[in-house]
Amino acid sequence: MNNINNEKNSFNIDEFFDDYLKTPNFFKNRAALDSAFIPKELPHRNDQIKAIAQITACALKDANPSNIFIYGKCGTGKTAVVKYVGQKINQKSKEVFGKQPFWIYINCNNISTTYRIIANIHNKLDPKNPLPPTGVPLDIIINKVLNLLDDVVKDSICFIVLDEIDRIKDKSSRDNILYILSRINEELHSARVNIIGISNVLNFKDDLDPRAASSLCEEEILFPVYTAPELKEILASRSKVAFKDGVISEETLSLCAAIAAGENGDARRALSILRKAAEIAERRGLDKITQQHIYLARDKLDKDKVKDFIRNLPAQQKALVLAIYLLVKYTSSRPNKGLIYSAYSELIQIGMGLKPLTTRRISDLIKELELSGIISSEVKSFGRARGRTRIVDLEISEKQIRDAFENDLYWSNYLNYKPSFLKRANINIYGGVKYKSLF
DNA sequence: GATCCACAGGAAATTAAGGGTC
DNA sequence: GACCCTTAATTTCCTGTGGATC
Repeated sequence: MNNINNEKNSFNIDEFFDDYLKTPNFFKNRAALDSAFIPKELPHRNDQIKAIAQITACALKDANPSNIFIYGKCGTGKTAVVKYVGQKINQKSKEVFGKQPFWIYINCNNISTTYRIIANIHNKLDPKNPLPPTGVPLDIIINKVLNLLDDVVKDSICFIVLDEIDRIKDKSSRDNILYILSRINEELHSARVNIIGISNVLNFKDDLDPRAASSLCEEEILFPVYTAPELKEILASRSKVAFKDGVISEETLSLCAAIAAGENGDARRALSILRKAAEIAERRGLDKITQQHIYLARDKLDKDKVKDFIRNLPAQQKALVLAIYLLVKYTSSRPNKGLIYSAYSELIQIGMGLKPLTTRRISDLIKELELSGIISSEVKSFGRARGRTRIVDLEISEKQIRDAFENDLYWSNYLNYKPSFLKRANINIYGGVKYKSLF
């Protein structure tokens, strides 16, 4: 009997696909909602397109353009505009001269050390002979790249776009790579190199070595955040390409734009919400995207993001998140770093039998959690008796944390664990009469 | 005003792992 | 196989700091 029931309840993939094919298809071009899609029009970026075009145009006359530093918050169209102008320059150059400039696009979020950036340039110029991820002295690969540029790029220009340049690991690597690239033209015989740096951090330039800053920032272009009406126009323009007529109303687009504008004016976020809303409507077999789908999409994106983030953390960081959760749960207060470290140490030793990381490292991990939006924190001083410490607050609900740890092999058993020191007297989280350091 | 706590956080060093060269 | 190179993660060392308390 059970077998029959199981059989009835089991998922029939063939039926599912048949049913799916019967649902209305309201997409014309699904890829148009992807953040990597480069549309034919980029609304509200005329000034920036004009500025980059004016600077890079001299490449068409065999001159070397100034290096460009582009900055602005996430989702303000920086990468899209650079790629758009790149496409146009290539078209024009091919039309007139029958050849086109080289474009090497590197995302420093993934490729974030001096060696890796130079090796990546090498591999784009000579994909048949890729360099290994480590092991070759830097000066050797720089010489290889110089030879390749003169051989492959020859009498043309090579634009090297360093996207998310602020994500290069440390200050010395940032200064080093910019110094090497800015001097590269002095070593080249026929080819020329132009650098376009893109940063999400507005004051990135302030952290650079003055020599690196002056060579990178010969021209600077700011990308302001989009307003709600601007976001709406962007969404409308993409919707025309992505959807068939009548799939989405003006009001629904306005809501989606208003949500993204209210958060941080991020066009990428607005497109993600729209894409997710479209997927929800599609799975329900509907032929229209409604405002309810936009709200559902926003909530689902937020929940999934947090859950995936915590689930994919390494064991040490999971123990840290759990330590903060347990302290908040059992004290209803904002724990300080000292207590967090004590709870974390106890968990990592009891739960996994591992040696705890040092307090210095935990300070960095707390900051990383803060950057991801899981927690917020502030440094507060409590005077001579209780010193200066970082106070931490959870930015997500306790339920979201429980959900994320639910199926965790190790940590699901510790969701109700009370750190032993909380059972002792005279331990106050902060602002209490007595404070006692625990490590 | 000086003192002191409990760190914060920068910089350099260390360790382990992966890879190349001779 | 010895040696050299790189990366990433972490540790060690150090100076600086806010503000209640002395």
